[in-house]
Amino acid sequence: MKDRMTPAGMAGHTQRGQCAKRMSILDAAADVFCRQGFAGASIDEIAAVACVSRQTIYNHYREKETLFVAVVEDVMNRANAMLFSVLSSFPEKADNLEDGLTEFAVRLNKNCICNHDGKFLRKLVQTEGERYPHLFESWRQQGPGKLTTALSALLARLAHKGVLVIDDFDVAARQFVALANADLQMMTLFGETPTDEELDKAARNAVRTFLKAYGRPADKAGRPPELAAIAG
Amino acid sequence: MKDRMTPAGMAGHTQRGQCAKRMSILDAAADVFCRQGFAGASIDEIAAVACVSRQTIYNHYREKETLFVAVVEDVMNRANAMLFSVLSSFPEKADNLEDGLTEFAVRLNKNCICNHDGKFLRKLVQTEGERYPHLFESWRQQGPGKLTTALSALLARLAHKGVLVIDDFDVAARQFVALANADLQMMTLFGETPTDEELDKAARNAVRTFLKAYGRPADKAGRPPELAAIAG
DNA sequence: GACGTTTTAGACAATGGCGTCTAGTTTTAC
DNA sequence: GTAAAACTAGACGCCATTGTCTAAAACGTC
Repeated sequence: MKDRMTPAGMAGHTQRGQCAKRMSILDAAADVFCRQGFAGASIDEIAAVACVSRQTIYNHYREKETLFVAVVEDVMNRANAMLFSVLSSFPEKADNLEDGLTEFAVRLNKNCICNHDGKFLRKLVQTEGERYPHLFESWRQQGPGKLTTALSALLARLAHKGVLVIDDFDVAARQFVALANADLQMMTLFGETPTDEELDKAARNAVRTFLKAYGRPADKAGRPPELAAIAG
Repeated sequence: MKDRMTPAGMAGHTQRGQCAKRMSILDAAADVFCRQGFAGASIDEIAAVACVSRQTIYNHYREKETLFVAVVEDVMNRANAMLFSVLSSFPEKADNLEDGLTEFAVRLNKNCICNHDGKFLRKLVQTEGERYPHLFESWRQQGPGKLTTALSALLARLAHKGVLVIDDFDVAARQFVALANADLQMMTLFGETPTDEELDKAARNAVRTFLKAYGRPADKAGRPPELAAIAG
């Protein structure tokens, strides 16, 4: 149903257990919980979507709540791995900064924020956040928290190189993310998935504004910031 | 329970009906629907919160769904009136633009986005959006849609005066809103309400960045943009 | 103070979901 | 090939909820 590739599951997270059925259940449950919310989701529907008998679900998860928690943890693990991967692709090179940041923003939106898992988590956090505070506090830390922290550090390095001029790195990081989402927020809220073209346009708008605000201004000779930085 | 002032209700929206009880029911239902979602909310709980018998609810609203729709429409009416009022306070004067925009951003966050009604609507849109597409399409248009359109026009006027330098007004409008929310998004998502101090700081960060990107640059004499604009 | 309307409290049937149980079947492992 | 484990289908009790109904009480108005 989803995009779960190998039956062996991913790296070494939680319990990957008796693969096939278990994964099928997790995916189906994620789907149904996301559409109907915790209260609205019925075990029978999850079983039907997973092509599994109800008893099998209860064999793996003691009760509805156990399943719910497992689903959220599973999706969070995938999302964290993805976020790590995307953060690793942050452009280090100062030359062609605009293109580098734009592609980074595209990847961030496409794989972490507008993608299935990202929408799932945000939706569930908002829906059931009060009921499971600890689960969602950990989401907050590992998701948006980690993103801001990491991005802040990455921006600081660029600022240190002299490519960017930033007074408050945390604020700049949050603003980068906010700008990157500005044009897509509404689509994402409604469950629509942006096309590659829309992703690119949104990222370009965001980075242009971000660099107008934080980019190193052209020096007196009128050289663009990258060259000016290289020239010292 | 909420902040509904006069028993006569607001201006001339929908049916304000047999005031007292009806409003009490609407407020209670909004509260419970927001916390539990449509499926999780029980009529009995709503009745208890409203200090009303269950039958009274059924006297006013044929069934649960009717009540839900009425609640959403009621909140949307309040929110629209508030948005209109906030938009009317957009700073027209070019002098002290930074302060003017900052105060505007504070009002926008405080009264339209981070407030009770704003959070309620965003949450319900995300939770039950698929079930009631028409209701939430109208939210999209009257809420974020109207905000972007109006803000875009207001920014265009400032640009026309030469105070701002903007190529795409719609994009700039969305970015303004996104920046204004950047620091508060996470709190709002979790139901916390920002303090006045936090509101002010967030708005100040947002406007500073917005003006760095779109503000008219100081002229050769080094005069700040406002004076430069006046001096022609 | 009497009448019509509104509200109340609670009983009520019907529905549907959760979680358990059982008996039979399939799959896996050795 | 056989034994153990996992899975299936369906029945079952239990409980919460919806929406209806009724008889009594409160309310407001004339």
